[in-house]
Amino acid sequence: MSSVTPTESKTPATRMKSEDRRELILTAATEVFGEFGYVGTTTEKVAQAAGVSQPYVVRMFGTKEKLYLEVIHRALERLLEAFRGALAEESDKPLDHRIGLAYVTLMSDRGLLLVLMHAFVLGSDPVIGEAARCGFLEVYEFLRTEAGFDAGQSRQFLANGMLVNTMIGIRMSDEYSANPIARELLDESFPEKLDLLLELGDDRTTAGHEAAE
Amino acid sequence: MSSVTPTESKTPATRMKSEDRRELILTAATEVFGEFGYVGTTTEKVAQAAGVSQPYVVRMFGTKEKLYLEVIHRALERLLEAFRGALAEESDKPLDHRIGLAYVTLMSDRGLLLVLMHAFVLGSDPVIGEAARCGFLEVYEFLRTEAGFDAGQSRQFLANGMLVNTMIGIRMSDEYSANPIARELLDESFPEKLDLLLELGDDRTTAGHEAAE
DNA sequence: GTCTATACCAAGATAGAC
DNA sequence: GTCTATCTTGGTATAGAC
Repeated sequence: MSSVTPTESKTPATRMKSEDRRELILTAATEVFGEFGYVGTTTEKVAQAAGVSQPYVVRMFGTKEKLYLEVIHRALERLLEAFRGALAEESDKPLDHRIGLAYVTLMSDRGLLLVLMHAFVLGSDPVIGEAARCGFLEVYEFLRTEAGFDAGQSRQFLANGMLVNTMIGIRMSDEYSANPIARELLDESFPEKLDLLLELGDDRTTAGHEAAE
Repeated sequence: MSSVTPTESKTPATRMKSEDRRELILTAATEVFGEFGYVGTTTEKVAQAAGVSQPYVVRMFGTKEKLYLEVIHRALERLLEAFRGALAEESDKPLDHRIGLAYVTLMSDRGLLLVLMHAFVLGSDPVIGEAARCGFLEVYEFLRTEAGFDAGQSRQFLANGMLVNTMIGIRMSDEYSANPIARELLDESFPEKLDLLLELGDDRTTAGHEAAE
């Protein structure tokens, strides 16, 4: 099964509080948007992943775009939350190492890192691009101000993050076992937590994409 | 006008050799795909940018997907070509610096870097993802083998590249003049050739994206 | 080699029932 | 709160004329 697993049949979803349902859909949407990108995601896919009907998704968030914005906002919130956690943490490890680890650990929150990455390449979109720039700068500011990194360190940190995102997005881990070159690159790119990446890949397939004939 | 500038009116394009027209369309497609991504690009947009009719684009390349694959392939070719140029170049600068500069210089080839970046996040697509992984690994192999970098240097180089791609994709340069934080990040991210990025941004707009009402 | 016309399908959004 | 049915748009691809 893909990371985007429809919650089974069409039987009406059991009635639940709007807030809970909302959270459920946002989680599902994060995964789906992370896999297919903004344009490549249909509200139908999100609905299936969340186990509700397509119109309900639209109804609840207004438009696909608004849904995406909420997803991005939420992802960013969690990202910074994780960073602040690493900052507060008692440890003898250097700070950049701790925050880096926190970042990589976010891989287990399916789609979270990827959904941001997708937003980052949509800079020319008037509304999504704007949100992406703001979000990115927010992270940069965190590194400079709260974490106390200098400009060079911050840049370096972000560069590593973008590489990590790319390795996840491109699903390089699929090549890990068969391709020694890929393995070397992966080993080099994930100081720790490579296991996390490899596990994640296990139940991913190409489901949801049109099958190549 | 956007980077994707329609070549004026609908008057039948002057008859030209298939090969030349092909190249023309590939150039246009690189720009458009770079801006909107694979799914976000319509064959119609490509056609307009190239100054031909939409069915002609499809006719010439078979499907949108095949066109995209050709675009990626071509972009990768040019990338490696540029790297090999830097490799051969006589200079007292260190090699990594030269190749890095060659990379950043590719920004002026509109869409080239971005079209690759878009492919990198589409890893779960059976055919595009496959091409993306291959391409990425090809670059890595170049660094390790031809350029003679070790694994760490190569990783570092790629990380920097992904940050550069992200800065371009997110159109961070739009913030350069107004936002000091963005300026600092940009100054830090582009050792040289920042001017190139800033120039590029000048004639970009959000044209082509649905206007926010 | 290039276009016009069009078939066909997918997807977002709306209306209204339960 | 959640669904079914449906309208509408827009996008790929095909047919066939010039």
